[in-house]
Amino acid sequence: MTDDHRSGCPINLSLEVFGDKWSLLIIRDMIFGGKRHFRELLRSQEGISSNILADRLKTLVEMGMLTKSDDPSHKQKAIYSLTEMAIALVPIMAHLGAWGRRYLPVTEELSIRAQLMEEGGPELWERFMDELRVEHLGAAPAVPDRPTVRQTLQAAYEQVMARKAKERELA
Amino acid sequence: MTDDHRSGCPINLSLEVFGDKWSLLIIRDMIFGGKRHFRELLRSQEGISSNILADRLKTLVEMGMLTKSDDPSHKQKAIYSLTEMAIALVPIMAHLGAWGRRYLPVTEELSIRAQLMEEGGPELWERFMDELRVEHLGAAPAVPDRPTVRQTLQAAYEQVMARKAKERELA
DNA sequence: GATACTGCTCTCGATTTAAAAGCAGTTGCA
DNA sequence: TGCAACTGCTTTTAAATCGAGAGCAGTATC
Repeated sequence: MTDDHRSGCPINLSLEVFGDKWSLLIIRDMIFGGKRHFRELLRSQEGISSNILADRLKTLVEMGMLTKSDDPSHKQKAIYSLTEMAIALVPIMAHLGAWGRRYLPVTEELSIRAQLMEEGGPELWERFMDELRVEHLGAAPAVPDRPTVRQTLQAAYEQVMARKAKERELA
Repeated sequence: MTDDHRSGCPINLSLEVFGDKWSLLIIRDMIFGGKRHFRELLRSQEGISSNILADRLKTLVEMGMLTKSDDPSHKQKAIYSLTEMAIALVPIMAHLGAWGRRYLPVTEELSIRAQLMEEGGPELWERFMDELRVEHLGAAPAVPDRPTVRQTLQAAYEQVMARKAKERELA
């Protein structure tokens, strides 16, 4: 853990934490994909390689973005959890997704989640963050009488995929 | 300009544009520091080296984040301008600053701007973006009867610096 | 006892980073 | 009319980092 930073500017320091091509994608997969294990994270859309994943997980733990613990069901399994610091990135993820959707060549199926996050606004983000606190920090669940935000996003994704498969079939 | 992306996910595509340690800092200096010229941008807090700056500027222009034009006052000067795509990052900058301020070892003088942006909220961000559109895109100025957002932020920064200098003097 | 799965680590070539010096002009001032 | 300072870079060289692929010791499953 080095303490020499390039500057004390908050944007610079943020970039020193996740200013690379992979760290935020790992966080993304944990938040939106519910992934907790090394082998799960290895199967990312973008094909991260194992040494890079191992290195980033180690760094993210050192930075306080993740914690690592043993899986009681399997002596060799490690479980990675988001800290509050990482959960607090949800609004930034939402903004980033909205920005990317507007200016970059996104695909429909991979941006439907971003669209729903954008439409849901800060209220939805807060609900999502609360669910993540339950899942990763052991917080007490609030009102469990409706599908979780992640389930809703995932269902929308699958719906787009199903529709696209059907369209391909008809063509 | 390559068209092969790792995936069509909006967050991934965003990272492909500014997922490195320097690009966002250049945008930051243009937005908050009002810098437009190569030599100005070279004098960043973090000490970017000239070859990296040249490379990033080139890439950012290719990506559509910046435009480059001649300075009529000096045949060798180039002026870099933000596009709407880059101006749209202002809310993300504000969130990033707020997040960094909360979780990372920022210095007071370099985070006062982030604090004011956070306190000002979306309304202030919009005003700032409008000012940037006037400055960089030649939009028509709106109501010019008060100091600009950048001036306000800069004044706050200088006030902190002055106070700190005085404290050092007394110590 | 065979098979698959666990979180990694190792090796090695390719790419990226960075500091420093240099460069062909342009401009302002004496 | 000279000269110093300034312009946006480029070049060079060494070091650090990245990344694909293979491999590994220890589970768990059947």
